[in-house]
Amino acid sequence: MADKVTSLQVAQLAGVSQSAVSRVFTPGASVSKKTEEKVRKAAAELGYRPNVLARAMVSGKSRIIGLVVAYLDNYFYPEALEKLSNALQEQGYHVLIFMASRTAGNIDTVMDEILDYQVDGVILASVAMSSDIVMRCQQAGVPVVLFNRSQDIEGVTTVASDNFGGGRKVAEFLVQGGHQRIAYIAGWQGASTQRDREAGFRAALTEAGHALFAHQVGDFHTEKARAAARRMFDVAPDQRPDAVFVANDHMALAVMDVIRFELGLRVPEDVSVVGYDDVPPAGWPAYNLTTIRQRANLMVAETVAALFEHIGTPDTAEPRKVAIDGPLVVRASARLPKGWTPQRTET
Amino acid sequence: MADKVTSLQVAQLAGVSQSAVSRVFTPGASVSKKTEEKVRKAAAELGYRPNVLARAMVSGKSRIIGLVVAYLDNYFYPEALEKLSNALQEQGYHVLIFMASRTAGNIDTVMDEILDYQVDGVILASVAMSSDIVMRCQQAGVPVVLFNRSQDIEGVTTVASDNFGGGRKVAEFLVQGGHQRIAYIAGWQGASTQRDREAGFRAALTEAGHALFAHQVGDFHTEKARAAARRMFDVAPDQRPDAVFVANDHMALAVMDVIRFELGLRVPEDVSVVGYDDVPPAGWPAYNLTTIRQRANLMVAETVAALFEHIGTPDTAEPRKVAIDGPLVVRASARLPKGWTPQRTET
DNA sequence: ATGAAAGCGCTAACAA
DNA sequence: TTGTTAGCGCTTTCAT
Repeated sequence: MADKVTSLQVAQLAGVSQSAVSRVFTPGASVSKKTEEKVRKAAAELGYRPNVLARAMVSGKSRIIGLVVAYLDNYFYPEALEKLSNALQEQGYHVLIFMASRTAGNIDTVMDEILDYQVDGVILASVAMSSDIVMRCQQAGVPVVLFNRSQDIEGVTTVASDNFGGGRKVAEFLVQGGHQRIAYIAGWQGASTQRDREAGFRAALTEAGHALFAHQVGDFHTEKARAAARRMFDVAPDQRPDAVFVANDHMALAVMDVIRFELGLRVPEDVSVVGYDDVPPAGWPAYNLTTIRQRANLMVAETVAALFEHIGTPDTAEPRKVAIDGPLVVRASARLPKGWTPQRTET
Repeated sequence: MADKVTSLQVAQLAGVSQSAVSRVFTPGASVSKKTEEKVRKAAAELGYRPNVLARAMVSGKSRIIGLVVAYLDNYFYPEALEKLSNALQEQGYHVLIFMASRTAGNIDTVMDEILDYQVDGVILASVAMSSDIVMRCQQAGVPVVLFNRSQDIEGVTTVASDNFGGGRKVAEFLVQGGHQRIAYIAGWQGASTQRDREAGFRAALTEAGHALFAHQVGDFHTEKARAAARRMFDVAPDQRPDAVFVANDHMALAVMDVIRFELGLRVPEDVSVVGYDDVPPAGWPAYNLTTIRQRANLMVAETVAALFEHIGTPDTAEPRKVAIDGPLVVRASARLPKGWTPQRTET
């Protein structure tokens, strides 16, 4: 258990000043070839590595990004988390994780804890947040980006897929597919993703001269989605929708389970199901769920770019609202319009 | 954008010394009721919160735990991560995440980065690690616990399920179920989980007078598991196993897909499939996978307890090997022995 | 119980 | 290019 090696020890071994050591490990500093060599040699010998915390204290930059995430059982998030973390790591930043799930109400506590770590930025991934959480960051001077959430709040950068457009696409697809009784199972009403998806869906339905045949709320929650599906489909055949758009895949898979295994209906012969996200299980042959893909790679890239922009130029960087277009991935869970063919799943 | 509030500012407003402020925010310190009140009032007014980084510098305790994780597409890990993070948060610790996946070879780099943050402890979650990674931590004086990995290395605490016992259970269940041609699809050979599961499985098979009928390697990887399944099952009926134990659910689900949807065989009528982990999709009715449950809650609790033990008493705490027993969750993907009935999935 | 003072390990002026 | 110096915000003796 070797003790911590400090820059001073390296300096002494190398026969230079402590600041010389610091400079060697500071990217844009001026050191002579000779000094650098001596220092690196001594550092290697001692196994020295700069203390990030000490560096953070004096420089004011911790190179830590706080990531607040709520649900890891919606499989869109593990994927996003992995990509976010990787992208940040590549830039020399690291992710301090805060689970807001169990913490339930005290998301405020979580924010305090985040800020205590002097994080350089915060990513709020689909957390139910009152705008004051964002304000807390802002008045603490910490850049924030909302991931997979949009428009809730002014003056903050958000990155999401084009939920309104996605909703539209689903409606158009279902209408073209010849469905007559089109229904919707909603996510949690407080989520902008939910609201936008529903709004786009309804708008396109109306434009096509269709009314929404049925509507239930699943709150982005598996069990609630099951219950919603039962209320919607465990009815007389002529009251039953022939197509349903479910606000995300996490719920859509559960809805398919109820439709097929509890109620014994066929998908898509009796009812077409379309989801949103394109999580990995949606592509599994046991589901083959037609869905709107959220392009996680792009969303992550935009999020990281925006965050660094705000970190780099805290005052000039304008908040922006990024909406990334996502394709409809046509699989077998919904009846196809004439001339359409199901796609292969690529990444 | 309010500037950072320091303890000094609070002290001045409260009319006390800076150390007094520090004491108020230090759990076991001695402060008079009166002083505490004044300080808390001033702190609240200014919105003061102690700087965790500064505290870490002087105290030597960062209250950060480094968590190295490789795969988030094996859905056992998001669950574990969430629970780990929550358990740590409850103790006032936080998780700095390091994805070892993309980083491929340079897991060593990752370790350096972790240690740079002066983490109080490290949890290695199922990472392919040469023992020198553990040694790196140990010689840096940082406690380590291996999560979901066992026995690889001496002198380090590991927490895993009883993989050997789990493998046994599966073999016994399959034998009792009357299967005659029992096969195994292995995970990555470097993983102790894989080796133990296979060893237990083979041991019980041998004891029951059975030989392993077929063996393929899937490396814990979806695509490789698919290929393994094809090699194993796309053969003449009399060459085909009537049961297969797959080293984890992540692969088992893919194997079921191949068996049912590519090859058109029935599960369990033509072939029984058993997995390991009991990830959420294993319980979905589209799969109903019989599997060994890894008790994530217990594993997490043991991991956190062991870690804190090592953090608290770095020298006296003995490394231990924890193996947590996991039940066989009997669902419908494997033929039942006489008198057995499938279970409901509970958590 | 409280204040003064000494650092934790480092970066960033400032001289030289 | 280099060394000297002054902190970053805090905890922790040590007196009082």
